[in-house]
Amino acid sequence: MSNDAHPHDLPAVVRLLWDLGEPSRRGPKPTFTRDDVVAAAIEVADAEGITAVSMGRVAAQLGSSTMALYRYVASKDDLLTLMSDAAFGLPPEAPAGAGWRPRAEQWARAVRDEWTRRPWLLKLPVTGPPTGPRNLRWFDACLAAFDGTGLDAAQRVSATLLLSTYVRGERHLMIDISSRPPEELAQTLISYDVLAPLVSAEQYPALARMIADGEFDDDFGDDASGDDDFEFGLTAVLDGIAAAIERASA
Amino acid sequence: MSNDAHPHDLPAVVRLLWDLGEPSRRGPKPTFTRDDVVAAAIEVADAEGITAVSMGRVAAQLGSSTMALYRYVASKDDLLTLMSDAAFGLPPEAPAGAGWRPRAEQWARAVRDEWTRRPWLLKLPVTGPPTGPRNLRWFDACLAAFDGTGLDAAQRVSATLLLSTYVRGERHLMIDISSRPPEELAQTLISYDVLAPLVSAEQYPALARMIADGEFDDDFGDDASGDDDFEFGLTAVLDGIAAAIERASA
DNA sequence: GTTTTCTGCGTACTTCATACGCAGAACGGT
DNA sequence: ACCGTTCTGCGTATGAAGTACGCAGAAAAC
Repeated sequence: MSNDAHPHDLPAVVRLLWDLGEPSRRGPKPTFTRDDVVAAAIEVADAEGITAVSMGRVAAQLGSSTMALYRYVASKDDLLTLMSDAAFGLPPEAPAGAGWRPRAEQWARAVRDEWTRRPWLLKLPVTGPPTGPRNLRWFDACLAAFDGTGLDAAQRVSATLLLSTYVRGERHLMIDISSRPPEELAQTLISYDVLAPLVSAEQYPALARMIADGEFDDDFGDDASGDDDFEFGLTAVLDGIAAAIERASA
Repeated sequence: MSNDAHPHDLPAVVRLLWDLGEPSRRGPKPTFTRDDVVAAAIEVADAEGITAVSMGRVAAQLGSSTMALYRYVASKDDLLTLMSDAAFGLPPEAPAGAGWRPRAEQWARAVRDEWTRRPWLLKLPVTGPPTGPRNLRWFDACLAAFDGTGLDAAQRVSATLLLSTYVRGERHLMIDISSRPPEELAQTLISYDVLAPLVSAEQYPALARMIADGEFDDDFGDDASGDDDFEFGLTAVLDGIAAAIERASA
């Protein structure tokens, strides 16, 4: 990785994510690295959730004091930003000789697995489109899937953002349901028929009719991992991209 | 609206959002209502952003003390949950005699306008699928658009969630860009060509090639409101739902 | 009229992020 | 080898925010 970039030319978030700071030349050798701090924070988030990630808790995990962390990261916000990139694994290799659709589908399932594996990633503040080393690996892999489809560059970026946006949004909605402990789940509505006394036919005609028809009976939406919904949405999104590709080839 | 529901049968979040608590029968008349508190909080969020919404700031806006708020809401989390429903307006009337696609498209644009109008809504924690009175009006309106399309009930819900997920995700990504002040925007990357020194062709082949080809030159992505991207995605999502409808009719 | 319930809100406690500054370690220059 | 400069670890302190607890007074029920 080239570090020949002029750091002052780049946005602060890029300098942060790509670790473009100057290494120190004097003084005691640091006990840890910034990556150590980020890894400790990720361990805490994995074990206890993102709300447990305080500077004190990360310091305890690392084996240092709270204030020592500020030698490695400028603020908690910066730490969260670094976590939002470092917590992603690498995208899978594209299957050899596969067309755009199986590649895009594999990519979508793989990135969904990342968010399922680390649901707290969905709760981190979004600071913009992907710019970190890991996020860009995923971005690049999806862009590559659309190479040779006839979509121009802007459309390939749009298709990538569409697919990513869909999967993230679906995980964002579903993960708070499937990641809750069972006693808490009962307090989250996953079947609308219990709303029957509240939703009048006048104000909620379609919903009231579906409830009256028994469409939300016991097995509707019981698929707590959201797999059926995900498949419907994924097929629709890929069908939509296929339509855009057809138009681009005409 | 019927309040004959047995409140103890319903999840806590439904009881909260539908205001199923018992009204008080003794003691001084309260100076405000819960809706007053929520409205004050929304005013603060509109004027100063969601991070300014503290219990103290809301109390100041309302004209009461901080601790008095706890007579109306149990916690700040409950206040945020109430805001997440109350801040939505009503969905537009469907155009008379229109087919599913223009109705769904109008709905998508309208809900996008809601999130554009109140971008802080996107930063509120998501507690599950829509269950509040206002959110369900939007949910119902979109479900209604898919009536008569041949999609079964589960598919109509999936299509609605797909459309909503897409629009929300697109706004979630784009809003942090378009809502920033100009001096902050320069610190957010909206053109990838500045990453050229960082993204090696070995690790980011598709991205490096696009940068080398000048695909991210000055006017790429300058559409800060994301309108072009939004149109691509909306067309693709609706094309995908159209394909699902065709399969359902076969 | 008394008892019970309710409202407004002050005080205090807890948690968390981080500014500031000190002591000691380590490197560069002389 | 010594001195000055830079750096690391971290203790202390400050401020902000959420909210538990409890008191005084108001109002309804009995």
